[in-house]
Amino acid sequence: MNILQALRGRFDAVLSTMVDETAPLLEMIRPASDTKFGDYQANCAMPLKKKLGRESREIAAEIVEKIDLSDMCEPLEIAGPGFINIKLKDAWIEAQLAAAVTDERIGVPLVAEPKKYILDFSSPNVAKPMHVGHIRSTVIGDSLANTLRFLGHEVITDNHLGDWGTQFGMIIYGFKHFRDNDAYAESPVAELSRLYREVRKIIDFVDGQKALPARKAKLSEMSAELEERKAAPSTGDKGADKKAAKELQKLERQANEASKELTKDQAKLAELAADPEFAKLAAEHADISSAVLNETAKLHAGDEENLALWHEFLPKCREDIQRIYERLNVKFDHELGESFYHDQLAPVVDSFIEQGFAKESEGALCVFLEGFKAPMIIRKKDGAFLYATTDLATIQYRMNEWRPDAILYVVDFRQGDHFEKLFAAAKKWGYTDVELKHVSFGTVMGEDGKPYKTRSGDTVGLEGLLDEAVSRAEKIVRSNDKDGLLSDEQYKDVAQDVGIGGLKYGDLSQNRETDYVFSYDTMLALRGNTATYMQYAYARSQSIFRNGEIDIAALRSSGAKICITSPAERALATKVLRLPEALQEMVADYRPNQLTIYLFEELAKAYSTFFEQCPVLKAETAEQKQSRLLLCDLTARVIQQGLALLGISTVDKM
RNA sequence: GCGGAUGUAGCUCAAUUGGAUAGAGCAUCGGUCUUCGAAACCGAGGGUUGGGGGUUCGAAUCCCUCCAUCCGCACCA
Repeated sequence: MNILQALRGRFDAVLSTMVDETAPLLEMIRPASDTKFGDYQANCAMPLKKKLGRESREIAAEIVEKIDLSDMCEPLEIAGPGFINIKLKDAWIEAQLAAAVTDERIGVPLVAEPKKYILDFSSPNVAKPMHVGHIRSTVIGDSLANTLRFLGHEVITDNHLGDWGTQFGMIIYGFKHFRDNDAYAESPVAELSRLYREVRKIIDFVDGQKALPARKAKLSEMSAELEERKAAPSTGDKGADKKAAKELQKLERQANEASKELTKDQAKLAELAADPEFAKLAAEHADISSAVLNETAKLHAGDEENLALWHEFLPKCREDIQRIYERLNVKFDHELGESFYHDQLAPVVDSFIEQGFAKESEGALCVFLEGFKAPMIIRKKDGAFLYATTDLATIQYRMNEWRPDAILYVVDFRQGDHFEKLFAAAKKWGYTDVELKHVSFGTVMGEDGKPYKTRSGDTVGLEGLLDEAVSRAEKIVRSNDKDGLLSDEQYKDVAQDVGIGGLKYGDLSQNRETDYVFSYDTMLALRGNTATYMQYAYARSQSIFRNGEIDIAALRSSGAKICITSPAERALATKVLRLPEALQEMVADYRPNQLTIYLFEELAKAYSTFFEQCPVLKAETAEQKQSRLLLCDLTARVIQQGLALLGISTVDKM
């Protein structure tokens, strides 16, 4: 049972006799901010003061007078300006616990009105190796899918793979010019990946060199302006002078930075140029950028050779990505990539033209949207389509095929503008009765506060990240096992769960909207809000059952009851029963960290206290022992279920 | 320049979306192992929630204004 929902229902019955709109007031019933106020609190009397023109304490008294909660709660108390404090009856809590013990869903009800969700997440480019930037989308999307499903919604997950873009033009170009046949036969994906990097390297070099003169000119322009400003006489106005000085400082900083960047890039280019082999290669492929675009265009136009290569490469690339998903234990219902929508793009554009939503501007076909300065371009002047076009086609397909109530896009916050336009365009196009939501997230930063990169400045590969997390986890697990609990092989398995779990939890416990600093040490820490800590709490419970030789499944069905005999037990019991609320909170704004907050801050903390204060196997009576065993079991099950929804496994020993 | 975000303890982050005394972890200091896993627990110090003004019973949260940082801004995704 969702206790908060139940309480709100009772309050609704009373409040609806006093005001018309009760929903916002019911929102103000929540878990108590401090246990000394009870278990829950209702803050709805204060805002009614103006509306009803009476003192808020008096209003609170009226609510308390009229409400019927005698079965669930102790008599309500009014505090301060009109807070209504709610304390559950121990007997009622015990009845809820008894129900949860024998319930597979540990008391989490299914939603009354299931909705159909499409979840669009992960969406890597299949032609390049997955990198650190894909963690968040993948992990957040997966946890939301799990949770929505568990609550009873219908969820369709769709990995919108980038399998049709310029990256394939690059691979095709590389394959045609630089391939090593033996290496390709040996390990095709590794060779394709090498080709991608090789082409990328040449493009960066060629483009970088081309851009140098302009950058130098810009820099000297900046220096000139700097000199000019420095020489500028005082205006006599103190405020204006101060402002000028500040602008000068800013300009100076910018110039310094630009100069530093330029020197750095120049050094890099010089280093490459110094390699005679590479220099020769670069000279031979001086027009590589346009050549790559040309290969891409040919692919899109149905060129036989390129299409054949694409068909050859694609399954191999997908297999490679699949390996990572297997390690992460993430599955998709569909993986309809960009290529899937290829032949739907022209009709989409035609539809926009026909309905008068799109018009040409500077050669490009644009959708002008109210409230946006720049239009959304759906066809380039060279006739090619863009990702905006694909995204529109995707919405159309999903609506026709699945008729969802909502489509969630778990994508980087930097694409916020794009999605706002996309959603506005979709609405204009007629898709008004679907919730389109950009579930955005911040950047993964390095310890230097800049986007996470390797020392040499490359993006960090996801696979290496997983390896590192697992190997560190193994070290930690080994060094902490003084009693030799585990065999060598078991260490390896546990390290997988702890390492991958730590990585996922580290991400999910962060508020998704802000950037966060990536640190192995923090996410694999034994203390604090980490997967390791939660997994440990679970393992500890299993250890008790082992030591006491308890058949916990039998005990669950034996009819034994949980009895509250101490404050620590009561505190833990009320937290255990809050799982449905925590899931509700998580899903309300698609924030997995709401669940981690509950698991750690509330449940695990209460469990620790209980563990310290209440002997289980050495309890005073047989009844108490059974009761506490069941409470441990219930807590462990909530932890296990909560972690499972986050995509994290538990282990019996660690 | 325009638009969007962010700014909370020394550090990394929370804060149930306007609620009671702003919380955790790390770090620092002090206490707890012959007793179910000390990988743990208990306690202490540490804050003008970037500055200033406003809205109200009540503000980290909403409004205004400065300051700082980050991101996006017409044919990449």
